[in-house]
Amino acid sequence: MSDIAITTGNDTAAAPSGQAASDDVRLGVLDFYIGFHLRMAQNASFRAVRERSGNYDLRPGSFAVLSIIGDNPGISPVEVSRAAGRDKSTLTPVLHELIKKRYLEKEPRPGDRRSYRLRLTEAGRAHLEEIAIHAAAHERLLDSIAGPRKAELIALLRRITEELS
Amino acid sequence: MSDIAITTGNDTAAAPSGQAASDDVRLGVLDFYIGFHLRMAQNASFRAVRERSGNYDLRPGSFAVLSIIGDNPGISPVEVSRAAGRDKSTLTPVLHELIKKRYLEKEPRPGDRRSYRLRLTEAGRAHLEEIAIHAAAHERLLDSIAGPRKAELIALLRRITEELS
DNA sequence: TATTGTTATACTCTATAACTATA
DNA sequence: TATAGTTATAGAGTATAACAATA
Repeated sequence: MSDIAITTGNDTAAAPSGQAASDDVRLGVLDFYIGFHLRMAQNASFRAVRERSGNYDLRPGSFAVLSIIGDNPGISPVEVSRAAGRDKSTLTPVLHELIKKRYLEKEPRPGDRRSYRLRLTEAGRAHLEEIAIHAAAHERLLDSIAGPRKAELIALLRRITEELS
Repeated sequence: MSDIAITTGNDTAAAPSGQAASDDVRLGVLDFYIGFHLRMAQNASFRAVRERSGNYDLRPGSFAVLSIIGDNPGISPVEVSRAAGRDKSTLTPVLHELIKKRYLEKEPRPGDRRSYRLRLTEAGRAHLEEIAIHAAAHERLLDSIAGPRKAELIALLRRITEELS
């Protein structure tokens, strides 16, 4: 079952999922690929978040950053980048923007002058609570789709993240 | 279980998954978010594919495009875009590059002069078979991570894609 | 009027490499 | 030497809007 025959013709592949993506297009081997469906689901989720929050300031990236900092006061930029699974260089502009907006403040880190400690400001906490409402609404939608299998889905996604890192 | 309390402080959230992302960083509510883990897993998978195929010409996007066209000879660009879950405008450069490389050929579509029919060339089929080997290797890795729950994982991801479209 | 494919433009997310200042 | 943060640069992926040709 995990060893999939690679066929590139259209005469052998079956389309097991009915209307998977379009009307009568055969997805062939892609329909058995976790990687493909992972990308499709993530794209759909991303689009849904953007549509929901066109006006609000909810982007998946900065929501995660604010949330992580809110849960870990005094955390350093590298630690945030590791928790969010991104390179540290990608965090610099995000943090600077959030600091400029007065959502974050930096404090010196005692004992290491290369680094600094991050903390939400009052405005940052209020902002996070506001965008968290929209994030939670999106999440409830995902919850209703996953139903009782949510825990299992998360466990599987977490394993993928861990094993591929 | 699906109704998650939104906390932005660090004194209430628990970290149920041990070393989820980094050493002792609390992920807080994010750790219960399907959307967050979806993004993390997709990023990790994307990275793994790129590392595996640094030399080969395997990109998730064009692999899916070639694969879909291989399974649906004569398909139109819009149909490909719908099957791949992308806007039609994003397909134009991909198709043109694949045509330029002689992996694809276009034929006139009888009865509709706005559109055309896409088909793999012999070289395109050979190329697809080659990159499919690497895609399949990556997929086997994902298979081994999902284990017996692969079918369920794919079903859940497919539902997310469908419901959010 | 609606659809197909194209073009122009732009944004997000991400990465690598090189740099500085510290450790 | 190694690490933290920054900067510069780049690339992949995606989207919207407007357009010409055709339906």
